[in-house]
Amino acid sequence: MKFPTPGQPVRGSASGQPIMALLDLLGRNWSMGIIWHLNSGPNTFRGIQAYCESISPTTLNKRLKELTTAGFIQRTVDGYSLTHQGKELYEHIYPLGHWARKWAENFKNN
Amino acid sequence: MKFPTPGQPVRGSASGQPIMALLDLLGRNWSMGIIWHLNSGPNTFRGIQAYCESISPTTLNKRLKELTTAGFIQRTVDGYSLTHQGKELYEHIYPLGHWARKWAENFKNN
DNA sequence: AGCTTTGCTACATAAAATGTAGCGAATGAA
DNA sequence: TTCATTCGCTACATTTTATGTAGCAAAGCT
Repeated sequence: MKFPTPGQPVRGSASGQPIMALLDLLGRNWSMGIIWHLNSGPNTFRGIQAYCESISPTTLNKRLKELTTAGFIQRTVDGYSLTHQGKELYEHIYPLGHWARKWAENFKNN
Repeated sequence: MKFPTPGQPVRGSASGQPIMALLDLLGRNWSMGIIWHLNSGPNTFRGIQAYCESISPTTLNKRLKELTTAGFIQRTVDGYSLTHQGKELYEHIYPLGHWARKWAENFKNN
């Protein structure tokens, strides 16, 4: 599998900084959505697929592998779940949730 | 242009929550990288293009339009720059920068 | 033993990104 | 005022990524 080793990003993202490798990974379709969802508890392949309404099994499988390789999620008997690192990452994505509502409101009023 | 109205996501993302519309937008190639970069000050089309090494002018143009429509960036005489909202958004992306370094370290040691 | 659900793979189609070329407008030097 | 650069794009062909549908093997009911 071709996963971006931090510090050696795949698509030639700027300066090769870790942040760019992370943004590259998170900037793929559904990456953040999956992490967001898994924070509410372990879930199955089909469960995640149902949550991310229009994701295809092909892509879901790919994303799950990438996120696993990156150390954000893992597979247990319960299905897929966030690792310790995954939870830490979620903590940093979480504030966007609140803020997104404000943003959406502003957006409507323009 | 087809931009995801918050609450009415484009690609059928889950539950139609604002967060999902936001994640969908930010989850496009280079979206966060552009915001990250613009935080260091206004910049030109070619400047952003140089920073995001492998972005094509086609995609850059598209992202800039989307981010402008979403209210995160604007065009002034200085080129493109973050709006107030864009700066707020950056504040929420920023913590990822520190954390990304830790993550990259962990990753190496596995 | 049958029936359903689950986690995936195969494969064809559609959408998104890249890469290269180049145009018209603005900028700067001679 | 000319000439060469640079700049912000656009066009368009190619490649990459995602979708959509079908279906299979394994596991779990009943």
